[in-house]
Amino acid sequence: MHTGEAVTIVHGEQELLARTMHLFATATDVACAADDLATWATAQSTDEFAELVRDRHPGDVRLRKLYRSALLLDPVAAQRLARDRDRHGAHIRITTDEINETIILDRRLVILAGDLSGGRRSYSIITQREAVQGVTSLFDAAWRPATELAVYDTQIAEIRQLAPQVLDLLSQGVKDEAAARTLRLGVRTYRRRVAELMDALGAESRFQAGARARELGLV
Amino acid sequence: MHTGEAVTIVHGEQELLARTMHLFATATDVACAADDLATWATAQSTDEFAELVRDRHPGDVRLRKLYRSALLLDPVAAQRLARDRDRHGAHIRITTDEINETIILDRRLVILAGDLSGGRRSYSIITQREAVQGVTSLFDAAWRPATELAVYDTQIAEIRQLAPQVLDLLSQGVKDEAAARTLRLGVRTYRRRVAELMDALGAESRFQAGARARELGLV
DNA sequence: ACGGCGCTGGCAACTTGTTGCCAACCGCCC
DNA sequence: GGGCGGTTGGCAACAAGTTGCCAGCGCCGT
Repeated sequence: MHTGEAVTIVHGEQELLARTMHLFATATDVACAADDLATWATAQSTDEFAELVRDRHPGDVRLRKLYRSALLLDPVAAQRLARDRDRHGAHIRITTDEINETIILDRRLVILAGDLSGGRRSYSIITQREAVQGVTSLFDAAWRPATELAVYDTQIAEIRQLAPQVLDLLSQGVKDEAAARTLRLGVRTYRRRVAELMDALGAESRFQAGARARELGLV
Repeated sequence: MHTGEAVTIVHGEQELLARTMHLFATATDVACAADDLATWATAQSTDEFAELVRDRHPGDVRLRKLYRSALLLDPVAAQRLARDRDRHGAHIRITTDEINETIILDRRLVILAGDLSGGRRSYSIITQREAVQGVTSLFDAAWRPATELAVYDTQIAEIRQLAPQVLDLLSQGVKDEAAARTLRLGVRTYRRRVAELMDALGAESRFQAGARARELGLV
């Protein structure tokens, strides 16, 4: 057994960025997870940082970003992700679970977001090998079953506004007749909606549609 | 910014147990996650440990255990979980995702399983506040959407052996006619299976059944 | 106003799914 | 063998879902 100086705490994105920017500059394997774009990802657009990233060719670095599906409901955020993917060749996946903000560099260093204190979020920087491994394993477990952004995007964007309530009614097991009445639609039109929904989900039966919808976190 | 001696590594369950047993004895909030019962949970049945746990009254301690659904497919393991729940008043939930072996004590100390080296698994013990917080947040995120064992159990146990292939066929969007042929069943019988399945899932429509099945990780 | 375009919803024909009924069948125990 | 409980699967009646067709309506732009 041994003990090492392995965890460093920084407060606020500014400090985090200042301390780790040089690491991002050389890292060849970056993995990160977040519920939203509110924090370090925003700071990422700092001029210096942007410059730094711009200098790197896609292919130099393996970028994996894992976001929560709810994020996609915001068109601006969604566009931002797509841009990230196109400009930096980032692999972006979407999960339906909540996830703590996490960054892993080259499987050798972990940054975990802590809580807010005095308006600034604290971050733990971990370099201890076994701990990094543990966190990496947690990340991989979340990454593997997550859906590719491109897939998720095309499937969802249309659907969510196409059939917001239809999904609810279906998942409540309401019969078409009653569902149509609820939505003040003709049965024909309601069923048209269901058909469009199934089409968008690539489902051939309602059972399949249900499974897919749940899979995508729509219900 | 400050740096602390925050991570301790131990090798093998024996050492882990020796080092942390006293902590389990006094902890009032224990959270753990695992894919299987193969490791520390087995060691848990050590005589000393059993003795130690037996002395504590349920209610003294909040025990949360998160396991992977695949575990339930093994009847022995399933029974073990149920016993754990009944004897120690543990809250047990099931998730469909893989999850790294993790133990959190009183939200103040984290044990993360590392990899195997020389036949012994290594464990990182973390006490650093922010890091523990980060891991706790990850755990909570996994815990929240997970299903209560009791619920999961009654729903699943029967189903899995009731309708293993039926689920597959349904989720492939195969029509009853074809599905029945595939299983060399009469259409009537196949539909009987589907009905039983839906009943077990508490679903009133196939859409609902699909969503539930996906929710429970059955498809 | 007029025509085009898109969405709506009634109708109808058809498919698929849901259920009760019952005869046939199988394994088992007496 | 004969009775018994459980499963099977054909039949049928009915409910639910799927689709094409088409008339009606509102919203443009000309």
